[in-house]
Amino acid sequence: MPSTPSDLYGLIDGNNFYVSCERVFNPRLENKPVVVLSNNDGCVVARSQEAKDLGIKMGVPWFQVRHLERKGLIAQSSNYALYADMSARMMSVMGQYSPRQEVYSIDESFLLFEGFGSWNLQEHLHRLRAQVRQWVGIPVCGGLGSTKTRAKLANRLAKRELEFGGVCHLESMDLREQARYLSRVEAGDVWGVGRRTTEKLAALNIRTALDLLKAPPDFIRQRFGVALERTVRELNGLACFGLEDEPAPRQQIVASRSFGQRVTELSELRESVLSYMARAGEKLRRQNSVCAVVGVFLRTNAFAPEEPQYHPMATIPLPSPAQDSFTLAKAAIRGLESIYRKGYRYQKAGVMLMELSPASQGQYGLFPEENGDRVTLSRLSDRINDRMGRDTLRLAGSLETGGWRMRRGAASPAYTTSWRELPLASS
DNA sequence: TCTGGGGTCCTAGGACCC
DNA sequence: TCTGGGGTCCTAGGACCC
Repeated sequence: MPSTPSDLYGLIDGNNFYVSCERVFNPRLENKPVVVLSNNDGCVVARSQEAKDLGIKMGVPWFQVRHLERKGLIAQSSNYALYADMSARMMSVMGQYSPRQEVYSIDESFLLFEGFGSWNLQEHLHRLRAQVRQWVGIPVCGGLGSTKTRAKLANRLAKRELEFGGVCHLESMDLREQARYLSRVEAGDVWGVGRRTTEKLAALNIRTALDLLKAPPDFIRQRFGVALERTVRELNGLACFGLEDEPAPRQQIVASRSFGQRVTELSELRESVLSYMARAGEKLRRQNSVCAVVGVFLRTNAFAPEEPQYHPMATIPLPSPAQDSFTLAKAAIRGLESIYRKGYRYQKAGVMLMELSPASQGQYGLFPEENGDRVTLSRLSDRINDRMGRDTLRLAGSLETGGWRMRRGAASPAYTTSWRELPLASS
């Protein structure tokens, strides 16, 4: 539900989150240009301020900036087990600062401040900031605004303009002051305005957040659609997006990876598909859904246009919605075998679980007791893997023999989630 | 040589129906 | 030959988010 006018949204997020997580356990990374790389050490997905200052852009392929190692650039492979755990700690501290929290992504939360009246929210967020820093070790910034879009904007200002000291309250400024700051933010930096829209807006001479705020909503709707119209209204203080405290279950679950090296053999593709399906099945059971359609896809390397290209997808409807890894894996393998062609160098494979519905509404098949055993076994396996570590139990066919596993050249240990990898303190 | 992964929503167009 | 109008559903593609 949209909030009443006096309600305020806060948006708090971690600065250079993945890099900050690495720095908590490896202080030698402080004050140095550091980047965190995507799977297979493919692209830059996080940058320290020093790395940004070197001109490294978000998302660039690592091989294009790798030469900067000579200038002191340090690269870490991504360590999602660590980031997810640090995120949970950070979110739980943030959640203590408002009764209403929406965890929006791995590194940011919206907080809704309803009925806080004359409470000094700016001070409030400064305290939050200090506490997250002290308890979790992650630097964060906060923005306050009358809508989510304005809170996002305020957060961006808090990051960029040093005079805010890490917290920016947009509604505490008079209109003239707001306009001054909004005219310094590019339209493309507004939440909901992507690359394509930025180009189209520029052609209409709408270049800054202030220009966009002043654009007539009807005109924007007609030229760009309802999504951008909402953004414009939100910029003007009309809340179009409410707080979503209760995350809706996913409508679709995807598990896919690029391979560490190109794959040509069906046997290796089978291993990879089984291992991705194990991941997808865990997610499905965690949200207690069942799946009616399984998808499998393959992809050759689109960056090598001289090679023959092939990117097929198979969708396999299940006889009745299922939740257990055995049924899902069988369908996926059948799909894989139907689309596999010899003679291609595959770069990536993936599975999709589609047409999900709550397990409680699931329809039972012809052999419910057999089905029930499989579900029980899958859930048991989830619990064991949860306790003993991922892949302690897995489907036999997913044992790896090939080189499809991803590369992670410089990964940090799972400091907080594995007893074997706890950091040691020496005096 | 080397280029991530996982989501959502909106829209346009076609098939189909009455 | 001439050939309405409106609704639904599905799909593919585009755009956006992190």
